[in-house]
Amino acid sequence: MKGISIKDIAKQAGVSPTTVSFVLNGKAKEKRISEQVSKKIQKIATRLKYKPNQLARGLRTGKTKTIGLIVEDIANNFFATLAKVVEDEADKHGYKVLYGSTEDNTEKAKGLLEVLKYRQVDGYIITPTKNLDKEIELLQSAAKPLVLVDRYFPHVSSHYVVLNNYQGAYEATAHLAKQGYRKIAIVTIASDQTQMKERLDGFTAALKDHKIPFNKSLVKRLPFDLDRESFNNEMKKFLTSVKDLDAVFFATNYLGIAGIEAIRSLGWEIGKQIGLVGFDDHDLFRLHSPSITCVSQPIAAIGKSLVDILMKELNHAAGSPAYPQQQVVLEPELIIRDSSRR
Amino acid sequence: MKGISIKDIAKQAGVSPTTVSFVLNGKAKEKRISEQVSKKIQKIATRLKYKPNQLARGLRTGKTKTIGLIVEDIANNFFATLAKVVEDEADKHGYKVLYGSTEDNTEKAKGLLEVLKYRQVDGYIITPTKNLDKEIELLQSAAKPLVLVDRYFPHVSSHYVVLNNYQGAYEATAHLAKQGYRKIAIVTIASDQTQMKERLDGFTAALKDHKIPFNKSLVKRLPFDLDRESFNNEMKKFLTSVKDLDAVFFATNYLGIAGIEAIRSLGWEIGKQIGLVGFDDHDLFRLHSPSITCVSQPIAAIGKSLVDILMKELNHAAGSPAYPQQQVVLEPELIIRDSSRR
DNA sequence: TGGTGTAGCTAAAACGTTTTATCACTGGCA
DNA sequence: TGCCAGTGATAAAACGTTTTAGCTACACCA
Repeated sequence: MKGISIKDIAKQAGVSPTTVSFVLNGKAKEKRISEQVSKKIQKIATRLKYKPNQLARGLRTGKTKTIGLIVEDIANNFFATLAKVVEDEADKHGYKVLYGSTEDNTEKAKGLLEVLKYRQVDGYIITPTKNLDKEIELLQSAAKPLVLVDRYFPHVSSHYVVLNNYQGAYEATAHLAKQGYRKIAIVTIASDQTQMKERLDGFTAALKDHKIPFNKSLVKRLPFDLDRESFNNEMKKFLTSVKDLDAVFFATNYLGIAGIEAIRSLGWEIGKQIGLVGFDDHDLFRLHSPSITCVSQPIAAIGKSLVDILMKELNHAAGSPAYPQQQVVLEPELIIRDSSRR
Repeated sequence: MKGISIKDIAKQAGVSPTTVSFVLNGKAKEKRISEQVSKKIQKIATRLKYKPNQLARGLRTGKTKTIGLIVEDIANNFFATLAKVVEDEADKHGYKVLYGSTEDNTEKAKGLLEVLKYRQVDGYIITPTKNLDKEIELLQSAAKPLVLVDRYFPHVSSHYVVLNNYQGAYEATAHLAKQGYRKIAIVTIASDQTQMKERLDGFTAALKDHKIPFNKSLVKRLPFDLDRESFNNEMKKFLTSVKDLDAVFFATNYLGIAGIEAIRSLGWEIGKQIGLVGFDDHDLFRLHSPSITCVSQPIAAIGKSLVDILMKELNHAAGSPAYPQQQVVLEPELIIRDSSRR
C-alpha cells in the first residue's frame, strides 16, 4: 500500500528521477528538459495521481508547508472561529495547520512550541502566554517566521495582529457613561498582558473623560483558571461588595458569560438594575434576554491578516532586505443592545 | 540554526550514529550496548536537548505521530469542544493533531483526506460527509487506522463512536409529549446520514408511543448550508405553516439557535405558547430566558473513546489478530429546562 | 592450532525527495 | 582534425533517521 513515488514515474517514462523532479517542480524550461519528455512525465504523473511525499520533501528542503497555531483555548468561541479562518486562509496557500491550546499556561505553551519545532513547522501563529517572550525571541533569532495574535510583548519587536483593545474598552465604558450609569465596575483577568492592560486602561480613561471617579474597588481581577462555580462565587462576592454599583464591563467573553450567570443568580435585572457590556460577540449575547451589548472583534479580518503576514514572511527570500515587522491593530465594533440601554 | 542531530551526539560521544540511535530508542540492552556507553550517550543527549527530527523519523519508519481530525465545522461549539478533548488525549500518547473542517461538503472532505494522506498521518478521526463511504473503505483497505465520529455508514464495518441519537430524540420528544404537548414538529437537516436519520426515527417512535398522530407536515428538513437569514426565513415559514403547532424539537445545535431567533421574531413565547427542545448543550441554552431544554452529548467521553480506539489500532502489531471493530454508542442526557415545562 | 561463541559496536542501505555537478552528444567553426 | 558551445539528460549527494547485516576482538574449548 505504498504511495506512488517519483521513481515509479521515472521508470514508466524511462527517464531518471531527477528529470521527473525537475518537470514536476516546473523547472523543465530552466533545466532544459524537452517538451516531449516533459509532457510525457506530466501525463504519467496525473494518471498515477502522484502526490509528493511531504515528509521526504520536508526533510530535503526544510519546508513542511505546515504552520503551527497556538491559541489560548480552542474550545472558546473566539479562538475556534479564528482557527476556522486561519485554516481556510492557510489552505489557500497550500498550508496545513497544527494547533494546540495553552490554557494560558506558560509551561504548556513552551511544550507546544517545542513539539511544533521538532515537527518542523514552517511558521507560527501564537497567542502568547505571560512569560513567553524569551521563547519568542529565541524563535526570532532562529529566523522562524511568526506572528503574535490577540496580545504582544511591547519590548519585543515582532509581527502581531491585535484588536485596539483600548478603544474597545473605552467605547464600551463611554457608552455606559453616556447612558447615565455612574458607578461602573470592570471584571477582568488577573493578567498583565497587553490585551488586558489596554482594556483596563481604556476603561479608566473613559471614566476619567466622563468625570466619573475611579477607585480600585471598581476593578475585579480574577485568575484565569477558575472553574465555573468559582467564577460565579467570586463574581457575586465582588458585585455585592460595590456600593451602588449600576453597571459592569466584562473584559472577556467567558467572564461575560459567567457574569450574566452571577448577576442572574443574585436576582438583579440586567439592563434595569444593572447595565452590562461584554467582550467578543457570541450567540448568547445576541439572544439573551435582554440582549447583551458587547465589543465585537473582526475575527475574519484578524485571521486573514495573520496568514497574510505569515505568508509574506515565509515567501520572503533569505537574502532580500528584511520584511518590516507588521503591527496590525484592528478596530472593534461596539454592538449596542439592551443590556446597556437605559 | 540547524537542530541537534544524532550525528552531533555520536561525534561528541565518539561512537557511531547507529549506537546513539539504539540507545535513544531504548534498545541498548537488546542491542548489547554497554552500560557505560549508554549512560554517556544519554547524558550528552539531554545536555544538548536532543529532539529527533520527526520528518526524518517519519520518512524512515512511516510513522509521523500525527493524527488527522476531520470535523464538520471547527467553529461549531460541539466540534470545537471535541477537538479540545481529542487534542488533550492525543497529547497523552505523544500525538499531534492536524485538523480540517468539511462544511459537510464531500468534495472538501475528499480534499482533506487527500492532503492528510500525503502528509502521512498515522490515523484518522473522521466526521464523514454524505458520500464518503467509498473513501473510508479505501482507507480501510489500505489498512489505515480510522475511527468515525458523530455518524457512520451502516454498510461499512468500521470503528465508530456516536451518540445514541435515537434515544436522545426519543427522550426529547417523549418528554414533550408527557408535558402535554400534542402537536410536536421536528426541524432537522436534509441529510440521510445516520445521526439525522436516527434523530428523526426517535422522534417518530416517541410520537407513536404516545399516541400522537404523525404526518409529514410535522417534519422540516433544511439544507445544511444556509446562512443565518435564510435559516430564519425558512424556519418562520415552516413554523407558521403548521396548524396548532405547540412544540418543536430542533435536531442540531445551530438549528436550535436559529429556531430560537425565528420563534422570537415571530413574537411567540417560548415555553408558554410553544415548547422547545434543542440538541447539544450550549451556553445559550443554559442562559436563555426561558432556559432551553436540550439533549446533551457526553463530549469528553466521546473524545476519549475516539483516541482510545485509535491508539489501540495504532499500537496493534501488524501480524497479530485483527482488533475487532469498535462500535461505541454513548448515551445522551436530557437536560430539562424551562422551554419545555408546562 | 583452529574453531566457535558472544559481547560490543558500526557500515551502509533505505525512506522519497531536491539539487549540484557532470556527462554524452551534436553541430559549428577554425 | 580538434575545439567549443549548447542541448538534454542523469548520477550522486544530501536531508536525519532506523535497521539489517556484519565486523572485530576476545574468551573459551578441544
